[in-house]
Amino acid sequence: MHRKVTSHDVAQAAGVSRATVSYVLNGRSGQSISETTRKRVLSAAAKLGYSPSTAARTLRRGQSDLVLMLLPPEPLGRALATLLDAASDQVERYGLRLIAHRLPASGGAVELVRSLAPAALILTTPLPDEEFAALRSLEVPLASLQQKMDDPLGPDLGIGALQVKHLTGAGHTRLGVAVPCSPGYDWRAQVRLAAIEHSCARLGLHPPVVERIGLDADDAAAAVGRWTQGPEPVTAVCAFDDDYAFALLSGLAAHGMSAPADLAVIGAEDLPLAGLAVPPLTTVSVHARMLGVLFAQLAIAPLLGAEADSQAGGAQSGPSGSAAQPVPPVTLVRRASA
Amino acid sequence: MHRKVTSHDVAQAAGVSRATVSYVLNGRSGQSISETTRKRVLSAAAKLGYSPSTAARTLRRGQSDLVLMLLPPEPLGRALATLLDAASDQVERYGLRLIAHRLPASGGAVELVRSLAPAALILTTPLPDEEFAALRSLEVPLASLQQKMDDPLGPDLGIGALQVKHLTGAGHTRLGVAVPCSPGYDWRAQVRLAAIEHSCARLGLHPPVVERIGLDADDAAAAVGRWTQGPEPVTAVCAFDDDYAFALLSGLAAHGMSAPADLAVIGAEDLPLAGLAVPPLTTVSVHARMLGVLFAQLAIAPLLGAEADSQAGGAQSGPSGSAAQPVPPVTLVRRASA
DNA sequence: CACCGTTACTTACACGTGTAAGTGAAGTGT
DNA sequence: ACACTTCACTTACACGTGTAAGTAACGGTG
Repeated sequence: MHRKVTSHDVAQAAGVSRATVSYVLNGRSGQSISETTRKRVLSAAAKLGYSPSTAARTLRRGQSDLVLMLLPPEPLGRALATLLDAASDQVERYGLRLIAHRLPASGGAVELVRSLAPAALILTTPLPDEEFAALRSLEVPLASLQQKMDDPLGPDLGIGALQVKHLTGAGHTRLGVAVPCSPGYDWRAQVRLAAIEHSCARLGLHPPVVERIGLDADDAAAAVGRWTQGPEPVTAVCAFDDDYAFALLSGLAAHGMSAPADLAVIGAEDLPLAGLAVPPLTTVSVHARMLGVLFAQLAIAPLLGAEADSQAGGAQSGPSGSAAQPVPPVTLVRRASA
Repeated sequence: MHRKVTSHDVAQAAGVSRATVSYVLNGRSGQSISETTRKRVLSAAAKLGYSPSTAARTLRRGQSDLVLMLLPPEPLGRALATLLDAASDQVERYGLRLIAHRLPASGGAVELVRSLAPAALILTTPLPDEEFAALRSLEVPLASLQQKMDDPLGPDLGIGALQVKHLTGAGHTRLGVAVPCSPGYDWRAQVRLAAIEHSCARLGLHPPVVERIGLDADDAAAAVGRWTQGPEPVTAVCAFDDDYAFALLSGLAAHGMSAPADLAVIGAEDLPLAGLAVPPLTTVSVHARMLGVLFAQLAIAPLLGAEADSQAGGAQSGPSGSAAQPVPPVTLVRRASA
């Protein structure tokens, strides 16, 4: 079997020089190539099954045609999986390829990016400030979720804010938060919790009562017990996730209680199952598909119109600077549980 | 800012030749390098923040240090997400990097692999036979889920088989199957369905009654109606997924029925929520983490011991040939719904 | 002193590609 | 008939790396 098919082989088969092959296959304008040889080269390439070496091309051009998506060091939830899917679609629409890499906890992100030389970068997880700065200095187009507390666009922050807004709007003043006890989700729990505490503080509420639980009814029931007993009981809970909201509903049932009468429960992610819960789960939906497209767009925009505002470079999460926010990345789904 | 730091820069900074730098950094045995220059090179590299260009290295060595994981053209479910996570861990343990790429429906897999030149390949989705053959001919170490009907190791096939086995073991003879109606999951539904039909045929049962449903109670209720009415009603259903099993439970409730009395329901994937359903969901658990490790191991094994059996090359799903199967990739989780 | 082996490097080439610069040959204008 | 442009290519270099082959110095034998 032919070990490798190079452009040299194609050139030889077509009876032309290697440069001609390159010109034909890259459709370089400004070069004149007769129609007959063009056809000849094209058919030779097809017959040999030639595909150019990414390595060599990257080496030559200093930049690959890959868009690198950096994932948090945890199993992907539905939201991120959908985001990946959508971003993949969008990126391919422009002839680029999206590859995903789970960021190791050790954090060699900069090294990876420098050595892979991707055309653009999509960052779906916050990074330590210094590492983020190092990434930006590589001057790779970047769309990131590096979330600041005053940035209303980070989905994780938006979720927390929306949860609190809905619950307080319904009259609740003592809030609880259920976050996973399993490590791996800790940074995300941290962000979510920070957003919720921020919102509570802004509204002059008491800080939320945090419970760390596993995904089972016993844990949830115990947490429910701690929330609802005591002199000033919690009356509503923000769950980390629809999964955890489900667990809380089970926990309530174990006490003979139910939502929202005894304890309002609001989830996050709007799983397909959310509507099937009893009671149907009020939750915050993440427009993961839209976010994926948006991120991809932001990341590759500088590649398309290099004349536009290449100095703007990396875009922070969302069309920063544009006053009118067209579509929010998260929305409330009002059902029955809160 | 330094646009690129090459080994040439490091060499210059350390006052040695570029080759020496390469020898030092790659720890090439058989070359003698004095301790003093070694230190000097190392510190120079660290000071300049040098990291070698993957492109150049790949070009030179003819093979990159990336392990490519090809994903099906659909949003990742929990099982695949976990598998990705586990495989990523395992691969990094050997100094390699795992990157994932969603396979486009158009199917340029071969081209991608040839141009990326990955060190190994993990295929989590079946491919058309011709494309699979083309992939194998590239002689890249490969761990695949290319499932044949007589291969008991493919998780999707194993799930179907186990579902049928459990239900028939409980005395059911008329089986139903619930698969997604949304496209995107169609190939997987196809595989799952094939496994179930195969099992039924082997046991001499009537072919299963297939219903395509969406993830809502109405669809599920309608399907439940069609299954349970008629002269020879279905008494047990294999769901595509725990999600769909949940939907079926809701559909049953809409009829005032419940599992397993009126209709036994068995799921797949063993979501964390499965135990929280009413009744708790009997399901088939996929050991995604273990599969991820196994796949990674299979894929990179030929890279480690090149002397062992490099001719064996691509491994089919599972340690093919080894008689004793140590751990099955799927197991039954017996709860209450079936 | 000639010979050889070891140490500590350096020089030189190859990997496959993109593209600027060069080269004949043919055509066009004056 | 000569310059000058256009066409249709080809030659040559650069990208950054790994590594085989070469080399100079040095120390120890015979």
